[in-house]
Amino acid sequence: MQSKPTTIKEIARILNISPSSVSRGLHDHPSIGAVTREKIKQLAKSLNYEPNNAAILFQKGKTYTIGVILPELSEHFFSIAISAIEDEAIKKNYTVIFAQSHDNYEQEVKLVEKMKNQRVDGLLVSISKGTSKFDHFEKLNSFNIPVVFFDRIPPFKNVHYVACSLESATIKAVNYLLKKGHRSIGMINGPSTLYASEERKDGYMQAITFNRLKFDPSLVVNCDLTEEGTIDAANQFLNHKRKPTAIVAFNDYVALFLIKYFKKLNVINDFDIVSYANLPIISYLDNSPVASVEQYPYLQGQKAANILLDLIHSPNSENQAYYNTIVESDLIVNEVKE
Amino acid sequence: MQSKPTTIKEIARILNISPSSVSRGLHDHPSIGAVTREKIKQLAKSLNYEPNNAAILFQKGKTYTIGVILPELSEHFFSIAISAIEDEAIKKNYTVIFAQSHDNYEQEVKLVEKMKNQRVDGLLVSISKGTSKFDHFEKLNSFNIPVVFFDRIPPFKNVHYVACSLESATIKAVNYLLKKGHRSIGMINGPSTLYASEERKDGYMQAITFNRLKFDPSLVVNCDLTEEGTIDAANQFLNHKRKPTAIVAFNDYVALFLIKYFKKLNVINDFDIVSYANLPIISYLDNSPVASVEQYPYLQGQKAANILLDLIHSPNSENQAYYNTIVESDLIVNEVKE
DNA sequence: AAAAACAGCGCAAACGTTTGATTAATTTTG
DNA sequence: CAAAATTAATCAAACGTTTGCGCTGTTTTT
Repeated sequence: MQSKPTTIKEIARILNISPSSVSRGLHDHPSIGAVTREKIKQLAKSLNYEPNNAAILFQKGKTYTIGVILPELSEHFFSIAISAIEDEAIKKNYTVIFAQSHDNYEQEVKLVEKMKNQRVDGLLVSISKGTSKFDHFEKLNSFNIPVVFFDRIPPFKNVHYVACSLESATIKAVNYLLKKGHRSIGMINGPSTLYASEERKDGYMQAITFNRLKFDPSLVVNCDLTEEGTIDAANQFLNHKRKPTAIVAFNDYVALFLIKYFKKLNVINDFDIVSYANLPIISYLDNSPVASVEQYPYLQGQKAANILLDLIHSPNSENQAYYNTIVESDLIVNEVKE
Repeated sequence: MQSKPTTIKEIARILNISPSSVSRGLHDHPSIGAVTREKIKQLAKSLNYEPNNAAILFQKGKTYTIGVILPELSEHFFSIAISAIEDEAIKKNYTVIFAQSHDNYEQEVKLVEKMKNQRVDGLLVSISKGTSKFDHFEKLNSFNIPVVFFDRIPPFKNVHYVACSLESATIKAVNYLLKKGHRSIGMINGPSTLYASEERKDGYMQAITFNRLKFDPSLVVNCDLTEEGTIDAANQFLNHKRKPTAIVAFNDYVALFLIKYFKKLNVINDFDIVSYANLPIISYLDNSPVASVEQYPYLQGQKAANILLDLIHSPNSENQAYYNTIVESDLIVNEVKE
């Protein structure tokens, strides 16, 4: 049933003209007369001609495709971000291909390789937790494939990136708690290897010292972000000599474990919790965090995509400055608990 | 800085052999001698040769790419499903490109067209809410691009699909409630135009009649799935002459609205709620549904992807049977509420 | 010693499209 | 009316890779 798809060549053969004329006719090139042009278009339509993208891409050396590499698509943050990326890409007639590193460095390296072989026109990357070397991205330069990092970015400035300032967000969060009267504030931070942990800690310290309070390092505990780890951290706070009355949780998952544990111990009302937004419905919880740091995944994805498309379209000047875009994150205060 | 990428031709030129030999050498073709082969491979490595995928794809007429069209990537169900799809695809060395229809029929038509022009090797589709015509998929036949529908499938059998049996799931759900002693069970169903609504209703009716109870149509109300719609539906139940003691909610979002409303009215404890799983953390709610219909998005994605890859690899026999795969959904009973 | 087999490689076409250069025919210009 | 300009189309190369076939020279078989 399915015969070979119609090609330009075939149209040319039937019309007894050259393939180049057909191509030009279909593209409204001025050097093709109106009558021929119409004949071409009509026949193309009636033969159900569809341009062979593979051929065009090959010919042009452009794929009109951007690659996205991220850790886990099933994480809400990333699913929103990539949703935004696709929305932007399609506006400019680009296609999105993606792959998940599953927070595995080796996999990430492979995927970068694969994306390069696919000759994507550009790459968006949110790096995996395990990534501390970045030379796998350097090859892309020689292939002239621009890279924009988003959210999970490398710890240096000479790359393009879009990210949230977790530091300033954390300052806002801690300030909010201080303003509410809390004087001992705990923080459940992530693994110390994570840049995001550093930012949170820095923000915490800044807010504390700015308010002329003394920074107590024992109130910032690292955590592996599992439920057990969270419980460990919680216990440290419960047994702390200056038991905190508020806790900044690394993210909503941690907050969730924390709330669950505190409810079990029936001490949930002794704490105000602030978290970083990952889960859309956490505010529906009965004892939801009093405030949440919104990281605007859609906006981040959008900006990253647009920067990448810019880079793709701009003639690659070597002396190009790097886009270092910070999306201000906001502290969203939940309605007063009844 | 970035020179043109190395090509086979160049390697051939440098080594003073033909491009075909280089190609064969790189592919370990037996007709190339060991010494030449090694020379080729060494030079290729030292010149950082990377095969130009665009050229290969074009040459082979295969893209090793599968397309995914779905309504909303930001919906948890779909993000899990596509995550599974990517996991399966990459195992077989396929790449995934995707696009969102945003539940818009026209957009879906465009995307199918685009995917076809991209010459994807196969297509996975979860149709948009607004889709009632399906001829936009027929063109794909003539391009020999197999399609597998998943989750949101067309209402006929002569296509490949993977879906959950919402009907049997609903039977399980209602049976569970009946077993718990409920005798008046309400159902907040979706718009009557949705196939999914039909299935739920059918399941409801079957369970009721199988248990020799009388089916009361007024206990199944249609709803536009918004918060207002949910409240309207809830009110109908609250004012019902046989006020239900349990409610089957169309999905977790509806359940969420319902719980919120019932809590506000302080009648939450008068109801057992059962829902269909969309939101991963709904079980963390204080008054979470007593049970949830799990639709296994990962499994669905996985199966759909594998079927598609099968179809891609199988020589397309015209008389091929259609894959109509049903993923049994299970009723997940939450732990007893404290 | 002639015939057959084989190893190792090159030739050239092919995939479908685009595009700069060229040609031929027509029209405009001085 | 010859020269210049315009119009409409063609030619051919190019993009990078793969692959069937053919060629040469060596080795094995009869």
